[in-house]
Amino acid sequence: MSEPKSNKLKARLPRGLADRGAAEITAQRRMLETIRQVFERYGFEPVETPQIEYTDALGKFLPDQDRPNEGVFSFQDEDEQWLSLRYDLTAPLARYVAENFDALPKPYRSYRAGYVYRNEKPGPGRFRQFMQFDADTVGSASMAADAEVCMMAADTMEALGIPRGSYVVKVNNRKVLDGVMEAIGIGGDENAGKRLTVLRAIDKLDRLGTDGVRLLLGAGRKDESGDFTKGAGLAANEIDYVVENLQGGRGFSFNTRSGGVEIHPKSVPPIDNVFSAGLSELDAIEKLCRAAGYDTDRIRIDPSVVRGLEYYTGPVYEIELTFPVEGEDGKPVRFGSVAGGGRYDGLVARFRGEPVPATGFSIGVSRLMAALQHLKKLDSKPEPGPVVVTVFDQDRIADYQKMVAALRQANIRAELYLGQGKFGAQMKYADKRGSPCVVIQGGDEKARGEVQIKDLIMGATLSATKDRDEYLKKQAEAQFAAPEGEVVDAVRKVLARHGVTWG
RNA sequence: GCAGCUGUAGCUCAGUUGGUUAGAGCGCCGGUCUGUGGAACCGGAGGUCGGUGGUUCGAGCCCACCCAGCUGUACCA
Repeated sequence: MSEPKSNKLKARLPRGLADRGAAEITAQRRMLETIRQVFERYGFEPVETPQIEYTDALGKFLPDQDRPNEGVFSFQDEDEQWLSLRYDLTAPLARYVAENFDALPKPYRSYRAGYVYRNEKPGPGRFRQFMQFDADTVGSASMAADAEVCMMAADTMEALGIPRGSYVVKVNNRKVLDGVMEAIGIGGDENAGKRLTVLRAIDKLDRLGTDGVRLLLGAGRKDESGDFTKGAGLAANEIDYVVENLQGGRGFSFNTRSGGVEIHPKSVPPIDNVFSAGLSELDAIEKLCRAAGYDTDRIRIDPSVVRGLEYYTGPVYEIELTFPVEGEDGKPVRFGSVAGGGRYDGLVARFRGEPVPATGFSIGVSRLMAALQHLKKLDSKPEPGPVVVTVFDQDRIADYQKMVAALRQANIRAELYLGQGKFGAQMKYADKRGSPCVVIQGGDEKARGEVQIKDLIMGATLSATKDRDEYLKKQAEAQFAAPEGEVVDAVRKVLARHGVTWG
């Protein structure tokens, strides 16, 4: 039996991946069902695509080299074509729409949930396999599609039990950011790298504050561990311009009370066309949201939202929880956004050569669940366990099995004790399973044509009782005899007593 | 990738200035209770002290390297 320890295989879970037990599966199922109902109400229909796609369909080939991006799990097919585990649900949807374009109604409105995979460093709320729930409208360039996505995101958060004010849908527009960068003279292909650095810096506003962002826009920044990050190298006046635009201060300002974006072109560098196009899109989204009764406590324009550095072409959204999430040590845990999305007018076009406008968003179900777990706001009560029919005499197993069958036929979750344990062990088993009650029939009961029903839920309330006699007396109340033929009714009585239901 | 911190039982940790057979709580298994879980008491199993090498009469403790984890940072459609 005892192998040398060094030869024993160690059971271990790869990092960034998680097992899920009954309670979490139940909780996730509830979340998915809630989200599904909201999305259906908005008119979206389900569609499912596989977890594996050709890497080029995901747009995950590295530009110069003939191999996939490191962030995606990839492998080669027999014909040496690269395949990858999907990285999100948007690119596969674009492939699906392009492949089935003629058959689909346009605009095509669909939703889907599934696991996606990222080969990145895991952290709190960051997994290498996680579930997303997406909804997209393909074939509509209307800002109403974008506004609707924001409203649906807000509705979904509230349906999931996150109260108004505890989340916010933040909206920005890539064209605004592009315009700002063009205005300080870093437009054009030759500055693509610099623009990326600027966008990354802006993306860190919530984490580092304006001072940190200023450093990253300029010479660079050293973090608390002493590591240095090279900055974008902008001049002081350029940094001012970018930062002020983040606050809506110079190029334009936001007046949320008027229900629109007020543009104040007071900047020295002129506002260009891209910039003003972005602003009017923001303005349109805001007006639509306000008209539908969604105010700034739910949907808010925030010029610091960057998101999706590559494929987003216009409006971008991000849903954040607005309260701090604390770890078990009391320190704040940084979770990042729990949902996000935007307009990606170019994604389907890659397959079709004609422009196909599209917009959508994605809920990070796993991350949201992890955040709710940290907040202990997740209803993670496991389903009640089965009624356990205990085994007293091994030679009467057929009798016990018959009782189990009768309970199952009555739609009661039930099982025969299949282990080796003695009676005490069987009780422990039932307790651990969360069984509402057990059925007992020993020789005495059999002789009287009875069974004993022991109510474990009621029994559990007796644990405070210290005195042993008192304890035994109360224990007797939680256990009662019933005629052999009325097992089902007797069990039903206990279930009704505690409102136990399954499924 | 870079930096800092941390690795002792399944989990959370203690372990004195280096000194015999490395501890606790929780959990697990068993018993008290030949037919009753959750309480109580008693007992048991479970460790190459992350790994390798070094210093030393002697290393869980000191040194070097390696590995893993955590945090930050970078990267991350």
